[in-house]
Amino acid sequence: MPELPEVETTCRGIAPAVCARRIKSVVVREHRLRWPLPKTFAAQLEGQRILDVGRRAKYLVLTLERGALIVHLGMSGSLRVLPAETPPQKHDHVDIVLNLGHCLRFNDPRRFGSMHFTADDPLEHALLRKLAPEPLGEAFHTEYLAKQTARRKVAIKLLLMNASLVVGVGNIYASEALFRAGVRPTRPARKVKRAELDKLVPAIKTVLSDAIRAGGTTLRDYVNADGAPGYFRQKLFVYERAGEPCRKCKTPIKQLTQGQRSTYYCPTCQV
DNA sequence: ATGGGCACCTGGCTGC
DNA sequence: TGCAGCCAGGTGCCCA
Repeated sequence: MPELPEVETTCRGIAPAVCARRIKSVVVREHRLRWPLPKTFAAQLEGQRILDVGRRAKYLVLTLERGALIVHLGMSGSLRVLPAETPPQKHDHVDIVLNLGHCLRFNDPRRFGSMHFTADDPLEHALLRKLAPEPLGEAFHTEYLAKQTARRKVAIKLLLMNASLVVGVGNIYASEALFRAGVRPTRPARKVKRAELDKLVPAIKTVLSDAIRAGGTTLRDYVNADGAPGYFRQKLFVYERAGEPCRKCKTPIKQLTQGQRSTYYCPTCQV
């Protein structure tokens, strides 16, 4: 999926077209998402005004007059703003039809994404309640990460991708942040020294911020609210660059598997 | 509590 | 041309 920068880009992209608009109707063409949409889904949204759009971790949260709509884009999902009469394409599973002729359309080939209506505070929803601090927030600092890594044997890359410790860092940006910090992804978390964590925390923050500025990373499916791809891919140092020369030292980038996911690193720059 | 592995899905690519 | 096998921005859940 979309990792944090792609979700943030989507959030900013849909906000102008969606905020203060009223939901005229909801069209569900495919209810079998990661969690099946209940029969009541459309009726719970219809007629409500959208007050605000925000992001928590990789979840988009649309605040409504009564309750909220929570959206996760999974691995291959996207949300686009389109003229309401645009004919649906393959995998266009849900339309949120708005007044003034716009439609917020959810497309997700792999259907790992999900949508949820909640009548209560969305941050208290079961999926959001236990999430760790935002990596771009003030609560994510060296002291915090040091506390989380202490006594943990898991590889540092897997720890960074654990949403109960820090949210929003997925497979691309975990590899990229570790490269920028000069830390091998396979190092047991507890062996990563304080001085290295001092580099890693800002590395995570800057790689995510830079990616947001570039509109995210498009590898395959991801498009923003206007249907355009993200341009951060050309700024990646290691991700999907196995065998290619390191952009700093020319050593061929290596690839390995951790937790059934591909990891990329430079064997010279990362110790 | 921690760690490891699987599951959910479709589509694109590779190699026989 | 066809088909099997493998891989892909995530993450909840089950088991040791």
